[in-house]
Amino acid sequence: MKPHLTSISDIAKALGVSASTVSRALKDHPDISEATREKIKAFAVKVNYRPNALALSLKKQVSHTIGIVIPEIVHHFFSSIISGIEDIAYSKGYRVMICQSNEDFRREEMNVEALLDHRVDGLLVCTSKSTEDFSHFLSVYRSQIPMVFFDRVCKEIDTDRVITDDFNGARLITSHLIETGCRKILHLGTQPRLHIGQERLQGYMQALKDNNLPFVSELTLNCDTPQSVMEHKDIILSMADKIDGVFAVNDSTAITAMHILRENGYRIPEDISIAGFGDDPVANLVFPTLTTLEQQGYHMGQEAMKLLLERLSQTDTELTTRVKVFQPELKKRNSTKSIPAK
Amino acid sequence: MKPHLTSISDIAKALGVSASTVSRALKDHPDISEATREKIKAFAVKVNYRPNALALSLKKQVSHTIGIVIPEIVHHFFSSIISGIEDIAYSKGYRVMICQSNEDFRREEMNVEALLDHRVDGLLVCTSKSTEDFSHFLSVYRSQIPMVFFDRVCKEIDTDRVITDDFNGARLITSHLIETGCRKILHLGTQPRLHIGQERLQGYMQALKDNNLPFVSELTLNCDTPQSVMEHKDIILSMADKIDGVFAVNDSTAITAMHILRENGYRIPEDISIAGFGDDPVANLVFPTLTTLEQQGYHMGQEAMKLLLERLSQTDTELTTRVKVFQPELKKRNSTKSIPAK
DNA sequence: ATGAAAGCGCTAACAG
DNA sequence: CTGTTAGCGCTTTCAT
Repeated sequence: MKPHLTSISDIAKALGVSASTVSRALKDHPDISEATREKIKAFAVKVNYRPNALALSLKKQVSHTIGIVIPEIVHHFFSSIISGIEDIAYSKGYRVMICQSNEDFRREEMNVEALLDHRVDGLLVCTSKSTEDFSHFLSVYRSQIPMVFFDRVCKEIDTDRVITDDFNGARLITSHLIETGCRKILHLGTQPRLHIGQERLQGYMQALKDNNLPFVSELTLNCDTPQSVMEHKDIILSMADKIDGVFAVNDSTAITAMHILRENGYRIPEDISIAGFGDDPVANLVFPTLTTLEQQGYHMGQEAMKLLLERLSQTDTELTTRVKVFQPELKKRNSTKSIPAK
Repeated sequence: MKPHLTSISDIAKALGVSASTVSRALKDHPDISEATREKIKAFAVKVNYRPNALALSLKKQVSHTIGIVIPEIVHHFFSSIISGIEDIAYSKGYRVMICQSNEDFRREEMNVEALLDHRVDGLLVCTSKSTEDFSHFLSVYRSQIPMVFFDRVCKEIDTDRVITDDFNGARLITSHLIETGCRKILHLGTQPRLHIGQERLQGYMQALKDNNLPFVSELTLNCDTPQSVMEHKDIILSMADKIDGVFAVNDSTAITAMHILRENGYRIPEDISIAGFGDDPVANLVFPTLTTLEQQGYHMGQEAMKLLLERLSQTDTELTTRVKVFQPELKKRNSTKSIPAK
């Protein structure tokens, strides 16, 4: 049984007027007489008339829909970004279509295609970890469809972007570890390819340098998920006696490392301090609570959407590329020691 | 600068053929000669032609898009449901539009409207906590648009639904607490209005009955979020000496309760055992790890989408209402004691 | 083997 | 103040 929703011409027929009269009456066009307007509106309410957004978009060549391409909504950082985007979008009458790439390049390509097929007015994207080829984004760019990158951006394309200052965040939290007495800090980082991971590694190295500590390459592991921590369990434990701190690129990795260390008799933070990145709500729920960096996902989402809205309202004037950098804030909790009084 | 994507008539013009020929060639209609077909296809690839999904939907009266209305994607249970839905949907060529109600009734109404405006072919919904009036869903039902409820359902409307056996889950885990020695179990539950919460409360009560333990109404608190636990902190601590177990309706509530008890010197599970519901990943990250019930969100999502697909492919035959009940599985971890050997 | 025309639901320029 | 018409992009009879 096909559902049939009432259309303007259904109303027109029922009331013995033309479709254009109905259309005008419904949007309070001044030409329509009070009487017919009321009659039409009343009838529309009665039959629960709802405009067909598809027809509208086709006609107006504007869908009032924006597409989001994001790795995985299960991560709090990403879902809070989405909330930020949505809140701004909704307040301006925009809908969002969310597509998850699941960190898969092929799926990301398909997402972009599907979104374009649906004629979204603009795109908000965070690239997948596995994306090295950016031609699908380049073709969006060439089609003149406004696009804003957030968090994991594509530097090869000249678009607006909203990012975290990963370098300074990492430098800040590594300095905190050093300041509280750590000298041999293990860094659990991402694959070298990921830009964000590189920035965090550089920030870590910079903090060592700032404090005249040597960079020991054995003290960095390519390990950025709980699963990966479990796979590196033996290696990490074999190093545990030689380290006094751990800085992980994200909270779930930090927490998993914390667990295997605790299970093996290491006291946190007395023996080993632990720091994460992102301030996932779980950071407050673990024992001991995790020192980390707050990343302001919600505000980043809002900002990304605002940038996109400006592009959308921009008719012809060229806007220069804007880059918004968010400074992460240190959340000192109990997995690191107190700062010693002078 | 308005983006202009290539249309069929652009191709037709460029190649000196009619739009219908292009349309047919692109979908391998047998009438079209090999030569023109190749020519058209090659050109389409060259200009990166992509069909306009809006026009297609309008024409075919089918959008191949389904709408999801869900409280909040930040919760792991909900985002895993979405993943389940998406994986089935994508494999069948459907797109999804996700709308968050943020547990707000008004927003939920707007979500449903927006989805209908976009002419989704069907709806997958989990109602918000604050929804008491179901007329927006009733009107969907009357419009004959297929709809499947999951997790938090609307019993007043006769539709397919996918649910957790909340009663038996609660009974199971409460029995586990009793079996491991608990006699005075505090239940942190939802507001009486929420059906799911009621079922869990009933399951808790049934387990007490099964074991000839009295139901003490003071031992149930309306408290189902971490924030609410903090608000009830004093009350909970004032009861702590008189209880030996806690069963919370969800994991984050259980964990927060666990923290305030631990902070105040209670040992978990030696003094007080704790159990949650849902098996959020965080259950494995806290100390001690949390005993809880696995809820299979991913599979519930898959199942809900499958039910919807059957409705969508159903042309006229009446299908009877189907209800799929998932049995939650006990995940015994370290926040409850071991089952004593006989 | 190809084209012309109508129509999905809606709007807007143009008539009257 | 209201109706007619054309067209957004596409498909699909019906002609030829």
